[in-house]
Amino acid sequence: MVVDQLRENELDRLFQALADTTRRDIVRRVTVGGYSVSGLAGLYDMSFAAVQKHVAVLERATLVTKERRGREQLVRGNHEGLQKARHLLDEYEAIWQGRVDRIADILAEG
Amino acid sequence: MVVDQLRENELDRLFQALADTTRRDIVRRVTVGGYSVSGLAGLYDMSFAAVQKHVAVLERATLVTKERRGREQLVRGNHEGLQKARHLLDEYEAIWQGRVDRIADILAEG
DNA sequence: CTGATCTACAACCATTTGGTTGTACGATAG
DNA sequence: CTATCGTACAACCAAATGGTTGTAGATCAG
Repeated sequence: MVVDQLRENELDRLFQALADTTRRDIVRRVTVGGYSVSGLAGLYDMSFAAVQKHVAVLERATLVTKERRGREQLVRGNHEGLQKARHLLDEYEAIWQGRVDRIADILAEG
Repeated sequence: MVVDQLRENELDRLFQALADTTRRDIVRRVTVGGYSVSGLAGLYDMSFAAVQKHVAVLERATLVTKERRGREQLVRGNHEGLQKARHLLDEYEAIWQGRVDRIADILAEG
């Protein structure tokens, strides 16, 4: 149960990170190809610092990774984070379908 | 593009609603079987009003529906809301897989 | 070396969130 | 009818969010 708490906090961060239009857009873009933080900042009608914060939120949620590239910071999508969120929704779907055995499978995969 | 804004706000509400451990727990429970609001309130270490607010957030996000049942209010899971969230993550997964044609399919389903 | 660029981060602000208590009201049990 | 139960909602509060400006440190181009 103590371990679960960590997972719950992780899910809190994941879904919260996805609960913002700008951040979802960033996730889409950096999944297709890498962007520097300033490259991303140029796309939105807000300050560099604001975009920087959004990237930080996504990074904490493991939806994105940053990698130093000279004086730039390359932002790329992180598949693992997305999968965790998908996993939860799959679990809910299984519950909805009443497939208790399928739930057990999913939890075993976890 | 104007229409998209509505969809984005809807997704904001959906993911934000999922970004709370208590609310995710409520979703699980009411998907398996119906609960009254006070029935739910009994499960958590917080006030009735707090649980009532959580249910309201879930209802606004279309993850849950309420139905008057005498003097109680029956809360039940709403499959449609979950599917919308799943749909987005499927789209992201498709992007990640680089399956542009699959993305087109998913957007067409939308 | 110098200047421009990219990033980091602090401080601040308005709004939202997640919780509380308290009040009021409709429906039901006795 | 009356008391109780389930709900709704307002008012309040602390903390988090999403934005801003400003300052400062690296790194690169010339």
